[in-house]
Parts: sequence; structure tokens; C-alpha cells
Amino acid sequence: MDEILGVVLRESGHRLTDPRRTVWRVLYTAAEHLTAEQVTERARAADPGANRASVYRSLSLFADLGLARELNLGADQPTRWETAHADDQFHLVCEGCEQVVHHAGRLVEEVRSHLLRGHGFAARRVELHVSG
Amino acid sequence: MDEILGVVLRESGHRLTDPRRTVWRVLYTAAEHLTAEQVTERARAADPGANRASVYRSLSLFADLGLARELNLGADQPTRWETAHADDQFHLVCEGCEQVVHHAGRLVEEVRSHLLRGHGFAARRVELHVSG
DNA sequence: AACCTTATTGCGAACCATTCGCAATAAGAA
DNA sequence: TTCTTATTGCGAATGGTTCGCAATAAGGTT
Repeated sequence: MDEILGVVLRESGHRLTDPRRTVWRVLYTAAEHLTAEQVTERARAADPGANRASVYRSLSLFADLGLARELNLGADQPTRWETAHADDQFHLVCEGCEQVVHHAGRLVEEVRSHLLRGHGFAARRVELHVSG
Repeated sequence: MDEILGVVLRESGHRLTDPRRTVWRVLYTAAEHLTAEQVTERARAADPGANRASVYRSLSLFADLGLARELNLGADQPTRWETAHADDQFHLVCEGCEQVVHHAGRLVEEVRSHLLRGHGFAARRVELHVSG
């Protein structure tokens, strides 16, 4: 999992540093979608000196490079982060169990093509808030 | 437009006050989706003493009562507010022109029924992030 | 119409996630 | 190994939003 990070960073003219590697590993091995604070905590497990500001900087760099993605799951909730995955998925935010589920399928594609053909919109991301 | 506010407030055991009426009017007559700060500014046009904290309190009360809705349009952007409208609409967030468009149509219903039948999810709200 | 209860307001201070400024550090090219 | 400059770590600053609390006023009651 480290290879991809090194490659992308180098190709974009950035440096591969320990803090970045640590954040990347945390994100990569996390099942859930983590807040920046949670990423920081876990990063400190690997490197006790891990710094909050640097975690934020790494996360938003990763987002710029397409390695990670920022999720807003509610006005009150802090931003959550995940490694970037294919774009053909919905995010189903379950309000009951406080979980986020990925939903892939033809429906997503339908939505995209509907918007594109009918309205000239190129959907970049699809968020779906769900209760149940 | 004031009637509905009075009715809903009274029915839910709340009081109809000037600050609430002012905030409601601002929201009701706004074409766009306003931030709390914008609501406050506009409220001050009607009542120079309008208070920020009270605006926030009114807005979130309206949301609880189903009169208004809170929108997260991006991690960086502050929360925006609109009067509640029918649920059969997407919010298309255009990243180019910074605008929010409502999109109604059978597609929304398809998404809902697909999720409901196939997965037992009752979609409460649908957010769609779009570029173009 | 005056009264009472208690929801609501207004104010400033507190909060929390996130960002910034800047000197110290270290990646990676030469 | 050296040199350049991107990156870090720290603490302070920011900005949206909420809180605590005394003062005010809505609306039911007499």
C-alpha cells in the first residue's frame, strides 16, 4: 500500500515523509470513515509524536492528489475521510446506526447518465442521506 | 407566509416571537440557500437588533419542526438553509458556478424505490454533488 | 386588563474543528 | 556530502456555532 503513495507523491513533485506515510497507512487500513481527530489518534499509535496539523495537511494533500476523499455526513458531524475508491458508488448514510455504507450498482450509473444526457451535468460525486 | 409559521409553532407548543417571524420571512423570501450569517444580515435589515444566536436557534427549531432544512454543500462551506420543500428533489451542487439547483423528476423516485425494495432503506434525503 | 409562569431573547464567553505563521528539520537533487 | 527548499511541529489564531445566564415578553389564567 505504500508504493502507490510514493509514486503519486513523487509524480506530483511532493516528498514522501514519515508523517505522510503514517497517515496513509491509518487511512488505508481503516474499515470505517475516520475523522481527522481519529486519524491523529491512530497515527500516534504508530508515532507518538504525530502532529494534528500535519495530519490535516496530509489528508488534504491526499485529497488534492486523488488518493483520499473528504465526506460531509451532517452539519454537526466533523468531516470524515476515506481512501478514494471508484466513483460508481453511493454513500448511504444511515441515521439510525450512524454508519456509512457504500452502495454500488447500476443505479448510480443511471443517475449519472440521466443527468448528463438530460441536463449536461457531469456528476462527480453522489451523496445519499438515508434513514433506516 | 406568516400563517404557517404561527400554526406550526403553536401546534408544537412554541411561541410566535418577533425574532422567529423575522428569520422566517428572510428564509421564505430568499431565492438562494443562505448561510446563517446571511440570514442574520438580512434579518438586521428588518430589525437592526437581530441577534446571531437567536437566528441560529430559530433556524434549528425550524429544522426540527420540518419548516426548514439544513444543507451541507462542502467541507469548507458553512451550512446553508432553505425552507423545506417536497422531498422528491435532488440538490445539484454545481462546483463551477457555486450554485445549488433543485432537480425534481422521476429519477428521484426511482432511487428511493430501488433502495427501499432492494435494500430496505428509506431514503430521507438525497444529495448529489455535481460539477459542470 | 393586570398577572404569572416559563419560553425565549440578547449578550458575551466558550467551544471545537481546522488553519496559519514561523523557526527548525529533513527529502532528495546535485 | 552538501544544498535547496518542502515539510514539520508547535502554539496561536480563526470562524462557525453553541452555551450560560440574567432580562424580557408570549400567551394562558384570573
